[in-house]
Amino acid sequence: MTPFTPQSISDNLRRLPLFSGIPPQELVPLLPGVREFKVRAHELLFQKGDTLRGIHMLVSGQVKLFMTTPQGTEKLFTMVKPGHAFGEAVVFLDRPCPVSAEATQDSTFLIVAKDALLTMMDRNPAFARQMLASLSMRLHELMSDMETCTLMNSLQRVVSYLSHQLPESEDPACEIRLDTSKQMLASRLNLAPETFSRALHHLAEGGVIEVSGRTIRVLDTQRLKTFQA
Amino acid sequence: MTPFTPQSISDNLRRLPLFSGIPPQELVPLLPGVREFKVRAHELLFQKGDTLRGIHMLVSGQVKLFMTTPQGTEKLFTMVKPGHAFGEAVVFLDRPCPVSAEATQDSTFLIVAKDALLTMMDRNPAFARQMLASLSMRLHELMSDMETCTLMNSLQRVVSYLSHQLPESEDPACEIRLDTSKQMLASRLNLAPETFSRALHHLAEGGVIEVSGRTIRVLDTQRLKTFQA
DNA sequence: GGATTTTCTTGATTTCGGTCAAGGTTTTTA
DNA sequence: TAAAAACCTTGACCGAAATCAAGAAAATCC
Repeated sequence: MTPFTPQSISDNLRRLPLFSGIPPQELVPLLPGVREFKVRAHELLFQKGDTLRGIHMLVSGQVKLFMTTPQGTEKLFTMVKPGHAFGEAVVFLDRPCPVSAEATQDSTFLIVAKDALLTMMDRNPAFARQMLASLSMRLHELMSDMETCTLMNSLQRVVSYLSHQLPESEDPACEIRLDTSKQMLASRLNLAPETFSRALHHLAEGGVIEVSGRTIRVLDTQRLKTFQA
Repeated sequence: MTPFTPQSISDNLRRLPLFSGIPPQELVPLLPGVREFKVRAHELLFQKGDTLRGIHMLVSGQVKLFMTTPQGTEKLFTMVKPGHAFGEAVVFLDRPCPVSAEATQDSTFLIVAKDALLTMMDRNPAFARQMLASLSMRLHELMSDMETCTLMNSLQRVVSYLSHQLPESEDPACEIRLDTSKQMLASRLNLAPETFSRALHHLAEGGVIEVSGRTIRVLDTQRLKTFQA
């Protein structure tokens, strides 16, 4: 994990949704508290139990947040996409981190130091609101995941996941490109890889989707959403 | 659900953890945006899908947050205790509420209007931090629940729940008073009531606890935490 | 305080999804 | 581009927990 020259930092910061609403000159006092890092795929950013220096913002690449079970297997929580923050909740609570983070692709990310962040919030109420909104969003996503994992059976979970990946368009057919391996997706949906595979097979047999590698062609979005047994 | 005269509101507000760090005079501008309500047990405060006017703060009583499954059964998310807020995330996102709320006892709660809250945050950075911390806390609890529900089997879930209910003291033995019916607890732990009952029975047979109604006597906290099979 | 309803327990049975095993495919690496 | 590794699929089997059923205990209501 290698820190970087501060040159590009300002640019990267400005492009992140969390900071995009803030006038550039107001970001200046934040800069001394920001570090840029580059990591290779499979590098660990931090581990469950670590204390984080600040919030992390993914600029490019992909990072997975996961827990390790007592039996040594991994349970995936989230795939972080570029532009998104992670580790916010930890920073505001001064608690050890509940998850581990590992790059799944070569990635660039920023760490915004806790102090810098707090001063920024004090000076800039709009930014504080933005932080709140971001955390709230996270909370909603988690609720939704909780709902999926506890209220639905395996097939419904897969259908639910696919439905959420559909683009906004009204098109009855479209293509979804899975952004991770199927075993990771399975873990995220709290399924054994075998079960995930069988669910996709089942949907394909039902004529709702076509699977080829990581590309899933949805033939009828309406039927997908209401698919039973 | 009956709104109340503004007399007691100020007192109640001051007693809540979220506002306790704020000097009383700074709470004054907030007051016009606060309403007090009283509800009877079994009354519904709001439903999944509703838009909330502001954050809710429970002053006294007990409120459950739950979802209704497609099959018509209820899945309990949280039991809100006096002093705690709910509905924060919804307010900061302007989204329909993902859960329903129902009083399980006669209760008093406050609604702090969104606008009042935002102005308060703008004027008072310390309060903004407090909100952030509160939301972060919620996020951590949810993560922890997620962990319990997805990584543990039925017995471990019950053990985990009981362990979290233990008082801080070093006493090897102590008593836990369940704050809801066992079927609700089962729902919260994502178990069938029968399975929950059997888990308690199992622990009792193992000599770790004694159950009598809603009172659970833990005989050896250390053994409880490490209880297997 | 007895009747009625709700909640809890216990046993028998079923089922969904996990595990194990083996073969096929794709990707990585040298 | 061949070899190795990782990933995915499919079938057979198993097991944890849900469901079904029925009775016991507790709470609620006239």
